[in-house]
Amino acid sequence: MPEGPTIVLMKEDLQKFVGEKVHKVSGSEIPADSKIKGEILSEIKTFGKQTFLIFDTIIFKVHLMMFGSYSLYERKDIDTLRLGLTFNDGGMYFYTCVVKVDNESYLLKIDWEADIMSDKWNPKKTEQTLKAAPKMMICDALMNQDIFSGVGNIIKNEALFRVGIHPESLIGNLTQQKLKEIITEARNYGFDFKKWKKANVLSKHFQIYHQKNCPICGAEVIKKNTGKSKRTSFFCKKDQILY
DNA sequence: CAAATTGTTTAGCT
DNA sequence: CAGCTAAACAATTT
Repeated sequence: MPEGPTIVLMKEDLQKFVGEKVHKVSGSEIPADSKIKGEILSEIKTFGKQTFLIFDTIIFKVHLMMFGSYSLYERKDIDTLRLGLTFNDGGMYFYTCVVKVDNESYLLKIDWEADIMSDKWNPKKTEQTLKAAPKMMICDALMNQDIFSGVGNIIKNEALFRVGIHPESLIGNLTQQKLKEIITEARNYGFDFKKWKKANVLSKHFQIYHQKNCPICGAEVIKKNTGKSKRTSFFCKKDQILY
């Protein structure tokens, strides 16, 4: 059940199998003609909410969507195993997710600078991208995986609360300063999310997402479907300004 | 326990 | 063709 930071944590978990040889494959998404057995997992990459498991002859792209999960070492008792890779000392198992086979050229097309969790994250470029879409609502921009790859509904809501901006604000109405703040806070919150998720205290730190009252003024938090994607936004009418 | 949901793609309309 | 909406998928939590 992931946003970008959860995927980064998952990658850190899976990392211990990099360099190891696959002994057994299972799951519904293994191509019949795959020669993956005996190959070495050479690298794991993530982009936003996607994870790439890179082998010599095949690259798996895993997306957990809303309800996907994974386990290490042991196969869980879930009947929607999509991909299971067993190594010498345990394995990795992905359930209820979307698994696709991709080739190298797909990886080459990815704009890694759009990933909020990546070292390659490019805030300057993101600012330019936003400025080019003045009629877009900021809530839609944040949920756009080509612009803020890895941001999900929690990060969107919490980051907007931190900068005091109403989710339905139009990008064209925001000052450059405000745009910069949003871009900075999307990544900042991503790393806080990761830290809190790892410590299992994420929901304790929600300030606005699924909250009843605004932590600043105490007013009732508004819950509304916003933007083209109609995803739920939580916000305070008083402390988040509509630009 | 019904309802909501940390996500995305696609079919099908206007 | 552009742009939008509804549907589809699925599992766990509130």
